[in-house]
Amino acid sequence: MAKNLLIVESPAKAKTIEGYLGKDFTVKSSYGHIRDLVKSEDAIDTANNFTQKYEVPADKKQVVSELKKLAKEAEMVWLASDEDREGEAISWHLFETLGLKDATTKRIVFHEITKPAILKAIDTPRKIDYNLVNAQQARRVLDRLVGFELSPVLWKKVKPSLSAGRVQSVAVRLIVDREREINKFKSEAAFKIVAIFGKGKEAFKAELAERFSKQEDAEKFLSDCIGADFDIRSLETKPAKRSPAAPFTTSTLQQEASRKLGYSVARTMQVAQKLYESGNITYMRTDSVNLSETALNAAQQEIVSAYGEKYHQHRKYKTKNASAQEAHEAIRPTYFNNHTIDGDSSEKRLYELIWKRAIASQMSEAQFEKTTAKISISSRREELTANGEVMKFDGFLKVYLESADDEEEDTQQDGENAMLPPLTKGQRLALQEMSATERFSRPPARYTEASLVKKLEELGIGRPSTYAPTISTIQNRGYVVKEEREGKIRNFRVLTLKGDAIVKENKTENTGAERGKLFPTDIGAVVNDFLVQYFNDIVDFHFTASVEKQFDEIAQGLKEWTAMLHDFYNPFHKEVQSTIETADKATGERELGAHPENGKKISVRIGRYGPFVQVGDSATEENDEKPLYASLRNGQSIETISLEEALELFKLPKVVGEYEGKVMKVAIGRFGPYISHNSAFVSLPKEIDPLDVTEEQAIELINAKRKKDAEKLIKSFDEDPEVKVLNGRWGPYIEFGKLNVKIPKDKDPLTLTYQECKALADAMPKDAKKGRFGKAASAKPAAKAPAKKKAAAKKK
DNA sequence: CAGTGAGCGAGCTTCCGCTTGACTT
Repeated sequence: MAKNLLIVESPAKAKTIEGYLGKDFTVKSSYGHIRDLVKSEDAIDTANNFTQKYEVPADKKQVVSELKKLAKEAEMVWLASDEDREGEAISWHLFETLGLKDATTKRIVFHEITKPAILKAIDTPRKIDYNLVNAQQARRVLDRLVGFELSPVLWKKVKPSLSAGRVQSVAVRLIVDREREINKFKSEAAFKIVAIFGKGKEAFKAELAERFSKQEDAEKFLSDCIGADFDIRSLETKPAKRSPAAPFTTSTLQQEASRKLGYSVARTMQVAQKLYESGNITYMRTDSVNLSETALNAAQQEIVSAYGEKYHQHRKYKTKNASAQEAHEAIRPTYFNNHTIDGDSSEKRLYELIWKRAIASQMSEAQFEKTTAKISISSRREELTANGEVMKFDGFLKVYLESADDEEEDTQQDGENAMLPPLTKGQRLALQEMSATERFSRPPARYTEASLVKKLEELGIGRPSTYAPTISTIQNRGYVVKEEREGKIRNFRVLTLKGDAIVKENKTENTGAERGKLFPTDIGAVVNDFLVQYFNDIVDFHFTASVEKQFDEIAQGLKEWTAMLHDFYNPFHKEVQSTIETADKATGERELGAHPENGKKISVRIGRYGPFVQVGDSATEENDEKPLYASLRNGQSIETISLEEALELFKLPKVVGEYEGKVMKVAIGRFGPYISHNSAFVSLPKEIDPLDVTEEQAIELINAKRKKDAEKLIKSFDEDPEVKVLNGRWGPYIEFGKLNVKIPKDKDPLTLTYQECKALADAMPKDAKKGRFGKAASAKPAAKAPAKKKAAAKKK
């Protein structure tokens, strides 16, 4: 029996540490927090100094009972959770829940998982820091109060099941605000002048700093340049250097993996978790850019042996982030001499990124020589500028170049870093070609998942462990969608001077196309506006920073945590109550104008089933004429839809003809345009406009769909036509009414009987919840089903 | 999933931060 029990948060960490400590120590993991506030309303007694009710959640019961048993047998228990607010609270919860004794409990901390760091920690134990614990309790209680008082206000005033919180509501606000900036943005056009001098390999580009907003000015400039002399007026060469970026934190890893590998933040974290569990990288949820001494030495050794002494440069990075808690190291390879690892291709690629970034962070800077040539024009006062760059020493660029968000692509294109041929002052240049191209100013960029994380981190909102889940939450609630949207064709003008002639051309480009960007939905915008109107303090971008400051004061023992909560809660709770009493229901209603034919009012708002258009006033006692309704399509929004677009929606659904004695209708559903016929549905291909579908086309599509379905069919049954055995993308499955049932490997789909199918369908768990963080025992499954049946019965 | 847009009104939903497995139409 080991004399010592040491408890850390992560099982992978426990395994490593056990190896360092030998037989006297058993090292176990708590798997994060082991207790949480109870789910019910009475979790916090606000009238009684915010007394909390905690419970061990079902999925933690086993961990807790095992730890309890081991703690009882051990002579000394070492609480080694992370050294930050949450970690201190975990230690305290362990102390309370496991029934530990002061005399036989020690609290230790370390920032890196290396043998010397652990041994040093064991030599310098301390007690649980209750100030830090109180700061965590204040954080936990505040988040619960905000979330569980604000969300019900939304259920009453907007729609059931919505949510609000200190972190998610600000994330949504950022996206809503950005979308409105983009909608408001007025693009300005101006002509940009680019000249090409010299021939072949000696050719280079020069630009005019000024731009012309009028075409005639640009044209005048070009015509002035006909036959003009171009001389190098000045030539300046300056050394320049570039330094490597710090090694990865969670947020920078998410950003680079998104830009360079195209991973979503959730994917990045899944892959990183695997790399961590296989022992290839250090912990992946961190806000620290710090590397341990051991790591610095290992990196040095690797750089020197692979690239030479010249490439190594010892560097210490400091976090710029005030909210960072730095309980861990930066994300780095565990062994720098492993340039690649075993694993699937996504693991290999992410590992390579991490390895390069960490290695580069300890390498010397890259050195350049930047040349700027100013070129005079004999017929004009302006001058052209040519920039060239020559790399003198590659330094860290040998392994890694950080990428940038593509916000200002206009300024960095056109050979900004190209090489210049050898030039001398006073040299006369031969103009090859000069062009004036119409360019447009660009609206601010929409957020990607990763750039939203970056922004949240800058604002100090959220933590490394919550960035990915927060992004999922705001999408799951329907506040935000990640989408691809088509751009618009835009015309632009190009004037080209070649020889003595100016050629004018009209060209087109596609602009505004987006891939994988975050768009607010109407419900997201309405919820946001409601919160901004009634709870501006909470969704203020600085709210978290201001409460964090107070948590810090609590942690330093300068402030009493319940006093802080009183100061926050009393006014907040009053706001909640008065909002419930006085606020109107929020629907985002907007009047678009009058119907051009009958003058009826046309308005848009969100309803139970999403955004829709209404023509005519709602029915009242005097007015019994019913209004007409139509749902908005994907990508349309009540904020931006025009009167014309709204009227278009009433052209569908439309009867396009008859087939086999039943009508065929074209309509638009959640997944796009479709034809319905005899309770069967066929999606319309993209290239067919739903308004122009002919009877013949519709019949053709229906028959094509039937043929395809027949090919998928393996067998059907006389007992019940609703039950079929089909061939799907992932192999054969049974379609049992609306339920899809996977066929076990030991059964042959060809010989399945109806009874076997029924048995398989019955064996499916009805309450199976999807999702990574789904809780199994969250609701009584029986409660939901009858409620839905009732609603359905109601309709008839 | 699929054209609706009232309301008899039960009982439900919801936060942020720590951690992993089991699961995938």
